[in-house]
Amino acid sequence: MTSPEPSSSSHFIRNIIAEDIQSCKYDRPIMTRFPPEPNGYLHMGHAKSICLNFGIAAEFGGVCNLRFDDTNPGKEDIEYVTSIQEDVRWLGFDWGDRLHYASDYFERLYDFALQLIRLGKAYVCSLNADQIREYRGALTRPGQDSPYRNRSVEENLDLFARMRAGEFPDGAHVLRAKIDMASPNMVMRDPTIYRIRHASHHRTGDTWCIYPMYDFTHCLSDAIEGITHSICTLEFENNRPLYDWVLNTLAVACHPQQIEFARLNLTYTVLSKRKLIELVNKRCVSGWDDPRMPTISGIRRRGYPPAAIRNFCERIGVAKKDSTVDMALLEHCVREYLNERAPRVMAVLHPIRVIIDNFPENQVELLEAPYHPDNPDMGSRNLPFSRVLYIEADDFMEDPPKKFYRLAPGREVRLRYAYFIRCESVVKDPATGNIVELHCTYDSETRGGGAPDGRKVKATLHWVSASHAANATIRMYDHLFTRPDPDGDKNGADFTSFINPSSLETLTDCRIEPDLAAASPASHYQFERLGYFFTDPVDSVTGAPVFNRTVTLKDEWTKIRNQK
RNA sequence: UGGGGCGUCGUCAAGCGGUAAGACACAGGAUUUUGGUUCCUGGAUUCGGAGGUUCGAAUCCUCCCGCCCCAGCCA
Repeated sequence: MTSPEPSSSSHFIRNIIAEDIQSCKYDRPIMTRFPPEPNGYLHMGHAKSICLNFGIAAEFGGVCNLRFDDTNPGKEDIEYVTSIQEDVRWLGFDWGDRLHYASDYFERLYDFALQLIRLGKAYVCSLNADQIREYRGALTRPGQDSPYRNRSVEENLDLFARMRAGEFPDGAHVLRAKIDMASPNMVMRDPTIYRIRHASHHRTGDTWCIYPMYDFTHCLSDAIEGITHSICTLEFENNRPLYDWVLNTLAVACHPQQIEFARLNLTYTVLSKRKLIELVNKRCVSGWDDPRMPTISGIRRRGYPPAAIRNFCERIGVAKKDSTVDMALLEHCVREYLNERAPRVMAVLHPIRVIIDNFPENQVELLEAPYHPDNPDMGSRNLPFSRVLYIEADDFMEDPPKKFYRLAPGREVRLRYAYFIRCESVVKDPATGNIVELHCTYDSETRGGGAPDGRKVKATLHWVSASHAANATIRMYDHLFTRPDPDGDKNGADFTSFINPSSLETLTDCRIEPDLAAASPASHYQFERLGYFFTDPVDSVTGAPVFNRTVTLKDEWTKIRNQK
């Protein structure tokens, strides 16, 4: 299933790049990069960045690199580098042979650090972490120079070499850029650029015991790769002067332009690695790929198509204003995509037995039902119709309110692609008072669902033949949180206290039309009148299908019922 | 109280001195064998506020207000 990409609208980053191309600022194609740290799974916020970086490069005839910003061995893991590649690929993007790791540049980065020292622009500082913080001053108070700030180049060179050689324990020294301890920008107060970490790195093993910091690594990695536009999120705006300082001081040939945009926030969920990892660790969800998670692996398992995600990312735009996008827009994009291509089938979630009294016992009729009402090319299947059926419990009311126009005693409705039926009587369990079954009669003249006499009926119900239906497990997913802003509580309540207790309801006694028992994993369906469902790629097996509700259909009736 | 950003419909978001696009959401209505889809229609006299410049301001100037980011040897 491929979908035409939406036409793009203008946003400031697109404008900047268009102007740069217009003015021939570069003598080569533009190059962007998506630079995740492999310390967690990718989520919708990353999807925005991925679509932006890969999308805009492709749009202007350039390329986008995938680069792992793996400079902190303590937090990173190979599991994440694997999942990240899978997720980016699934979203539909290709980095070709441009898969990079900041760790591949460690040797060059070390040389750059040496250069900085020789330039007198970096020094080994032997203050401990607490002391460095004290010396840094505060927002409204300038910092003080480190007593080690004026070590000689020779001493710095010697110390730094010994740091690399492993002569010192963690924390004994750091390498700092010598900039300005009185800068109003905290980032510029002699930032640490190397620290000692006797830790095994997932790629370089024990080769290194000193690791470069983000501010030093990122700009140089960009420069090494020849990035033209280094797009990142707003919180790095304060770091841009440092980005530029490093590249200018080292006089590297390539000096990419850093551009910041606002990160994505979505209602009814959280989008921060820290919070997502907390949900996983506290077992609030089944894992990173729980279909309720806003992770790429979660929405993939939920059944959100990659093209719908791309469309969403285009529609939300790119700007510098902090914003929270309505989850309804994401859901709209998913429905819009699936509406066109998901085959329609019938499934009864909460079955209630219906006996067609005037339908011959043991008789089975095959009724043709198209897979898509607006697209005959999708074909059709034959549905068995017999004397005993199941319909949705919600579709019958013994004492219906005025706006309810489904089945009720004495009322006639249509069974989709089958017959008109009329409810003649209701059988209840004398002990509990619960409805056991409905007795109905059908009109044989209405075969296929049309009435030759032009008689109208107000509702069309989905149904399934009791003896032919298969069983299925269906997972009804809803928003993970009950509040649109789970982490914006005024009283400071933890976001986990707003987890929606009904975010997952597992139905194990659902009846589905016969062919659906053999549904292959990872396929999309629309269960008529209910929503879009996706065969779970992990748990669904032929003969015992498991469906995940991807998203509901828009539902006028629920709206009416809820407002009364 | 320092520095850096940002404030246009309920939510995103165009607009860049010539008289407020679009999308989602919402509300009506039409068509409909999914209360689905599709299709019309409705909505910011106004752009955080107040002044000013101008024939003309969301767009320029001034002041004010609000929100976000920065004091990791995280990214």
